[in-house]
Amino acid sequence: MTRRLYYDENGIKRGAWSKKEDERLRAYVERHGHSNWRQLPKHAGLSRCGKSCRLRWLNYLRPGVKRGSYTQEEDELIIKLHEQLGNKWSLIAKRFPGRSDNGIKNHWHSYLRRKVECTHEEKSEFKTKASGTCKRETTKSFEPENPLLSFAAASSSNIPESSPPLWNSSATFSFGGSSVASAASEIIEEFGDTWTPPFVPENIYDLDNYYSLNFAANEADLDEYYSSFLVNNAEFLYQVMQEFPEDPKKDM
DNA sequence: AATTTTTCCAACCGCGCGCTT
DNA sequence: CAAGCGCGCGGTTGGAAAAAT
Repeated sequence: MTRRLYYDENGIKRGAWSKKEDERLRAYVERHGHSNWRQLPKHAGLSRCGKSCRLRWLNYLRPGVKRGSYTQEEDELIIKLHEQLGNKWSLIAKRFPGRSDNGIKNHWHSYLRRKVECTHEEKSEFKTKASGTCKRETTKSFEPENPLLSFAAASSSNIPESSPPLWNSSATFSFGGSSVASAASEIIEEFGDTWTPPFVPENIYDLDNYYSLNFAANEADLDEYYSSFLVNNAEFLYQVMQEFPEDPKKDM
């Protein structure tokens, strides 16, 4: 699995590295270190650019570098760290001695990303939208027992166009100790106002329930999930909270 | 067995940051 | 302060190998 070898317009060698080049780079770095990547190829007698040498060293030649076959523990940790850090591959890689950021990034794009998407879909019994990436049943009937869910089912297809988006509304609701309107407007400002069909936890007043539905791994994840829930469901929440100003389970 | 499609990963590219001049 | 340089990072591509048809 290598790239075709060629020379660019400056006579710099591109493409797959030969064994001889590898040996030359390894010998030079082990002997002299790599304080200046730009000058290194010249001194090492390589027709490569510094960047290419650096990449080859970090991802392939560096002592102790691990490639291929990720364990399940590694997969799980990568997924968890990606949820917390996003695409900060260099930060994520720091938690895996021997793994390069490039390798982890590749593994994510080729395997883990889809795995995560499929897992979320499988576990979200309310999700009705089909995904092209998962070969599984994607449409499920949904018959809510909770009155809130009946409302959810009805309102998800019946939100009037004139209904003001929550983030434009002057109304505020206390929800989990914070103002939904202000939280939502902050979120919208950061992420945009893309409206997606409601994904409704069994009881919107019960964060623990929402938490478990979204498979948060630890307490630190809660805020992130809570925020994304608000983004995805802000308009729906606006209607629910008008209909049910108090938590219906409060006096139960 | 031949052909097509998918997977995987090495390598490239462009951008931004920090340091030096 | 601005310009230039070197490096690191994240996104993307190329193509061999493996799997599917």
